[in-house]
Amino acid sequence: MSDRPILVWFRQDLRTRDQAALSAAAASGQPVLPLYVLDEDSPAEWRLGGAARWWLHGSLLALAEDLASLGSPLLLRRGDAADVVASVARDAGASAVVATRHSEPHWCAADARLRTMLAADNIRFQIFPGTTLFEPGALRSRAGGPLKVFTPFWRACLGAEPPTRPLRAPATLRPPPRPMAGDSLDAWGLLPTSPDWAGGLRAAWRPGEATAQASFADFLERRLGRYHEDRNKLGPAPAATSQLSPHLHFGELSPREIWHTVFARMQADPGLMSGGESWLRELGWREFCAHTLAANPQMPNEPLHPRFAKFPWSHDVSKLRAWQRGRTGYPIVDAGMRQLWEMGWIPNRVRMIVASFLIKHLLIPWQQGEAWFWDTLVDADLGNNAGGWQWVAGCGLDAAPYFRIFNPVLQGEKFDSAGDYVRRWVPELARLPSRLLQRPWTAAPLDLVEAGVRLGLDYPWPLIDHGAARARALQAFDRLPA
DNA sequence: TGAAATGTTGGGGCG
DNA sequence: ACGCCCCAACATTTC
Repeated sequence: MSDRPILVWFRQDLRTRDQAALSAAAASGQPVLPLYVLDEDSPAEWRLGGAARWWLHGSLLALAEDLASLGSPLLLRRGDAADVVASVARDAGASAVVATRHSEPHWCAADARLRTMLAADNIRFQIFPGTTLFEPGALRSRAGGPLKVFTPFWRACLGAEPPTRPLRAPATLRPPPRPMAGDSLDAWGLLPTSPDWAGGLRAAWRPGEATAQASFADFLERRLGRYHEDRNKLGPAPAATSQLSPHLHFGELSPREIWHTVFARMQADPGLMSGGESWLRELGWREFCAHTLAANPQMPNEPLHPRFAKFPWSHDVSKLRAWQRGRTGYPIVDAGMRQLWEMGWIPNRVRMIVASFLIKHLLIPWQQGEAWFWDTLVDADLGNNAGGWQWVAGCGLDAAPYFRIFNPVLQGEKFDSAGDYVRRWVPELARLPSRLLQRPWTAAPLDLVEAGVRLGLDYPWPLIDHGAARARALQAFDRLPA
């Protein structure tokens, strides 16, 4: 048995359960050197957003604690990821580097470079699956290409050889013989200061694998059975959704564990079938986005359908700002944008509504909304974010037809009929009766006085008239070349 | 995982 | 009793 350590390179797989790379290192009997590298340069365009940095701090703190209690402390370094991993492996005298596969373009590039560097030093480099259910590229159409429509894609997932069963966390880790000097997490400055805008995040979330497990168990116990009926209900927290997306993004929770646990539950309790299938479908969208990104590295920046490249977008900074700040005058849109700012997360239904408003009502490029989400979402994920925005814009895979324009009033009345969601996030409208809550500009003067609302002062007039915006968007999209 | 416009049908009021 | 109109409810099509 060798005393040379095995370096476990952590990225967006910040967990100890079903962590195949970590388990393989532990099973080797060799010392285990866990490493996380903060790389703020090599994904030049999509470096970590603000809310994701906040989450990462907490997640690393939790992981470091878990690894230390298993026996091997987490080493923190910053710099170009491939360079740092190679040099730490060399300095530690590692015999191998192991990691989980990440198929975002910048990680693929880093892996390729690292492989070359390690080969030069005779250090083995092994990649394990674990961030997706299936390896990108494994599911193919009859013609042999990637599946471009969600439903056939998901059918292929359900019909494929199931993902491997989840692994238990290693019982112990053998520490490396000599400790290495690393950075302190606090010195990375991942938490916002001056101003500290993270109060809402702290109130809403607790990053880390232990919380991910607890939230997952709680969701299975209390919500899964009703998920199908509840999934479009907007309410003030706790929402009808699982809210596991940030845990999944940072790999605190394994999609394979979710898959097997949910199927086992459904088998044991047929009452969970419809909720379970409906919820797993959402995991399917995550999978679809990841596979699509792997096949289309330009997806975060360019429309998948090239005919959208010449779309006559509007570049109205003041309207973009009104959208970002939740001052559009459409209560459901503003509620969503304010919740996003406050807690770094909004339900998927609301993501579609606010995205549709930015793209179709304001004709602002979807990439600008994508960038805002990237900076404000704690679950900001390259594939999901780009996939979602392209889907709404109509330029992505399995995309919404361009003429599908959400009416923010109807969406509000349909999914927030009691008005709890709007009242929670747009408190200046809280005293309006429900029949007026989603359309305050139609209220009679007396209604407004009674509710204490002065339009234009306490709450804005609509940024744009829905009917006119709809007509303008239809015309603009209709003029696109076929 | 739309919305709005347009078409169809059938019940009921009413001359 | 009958035809006519209105319109709500539902279905279809169009954007």
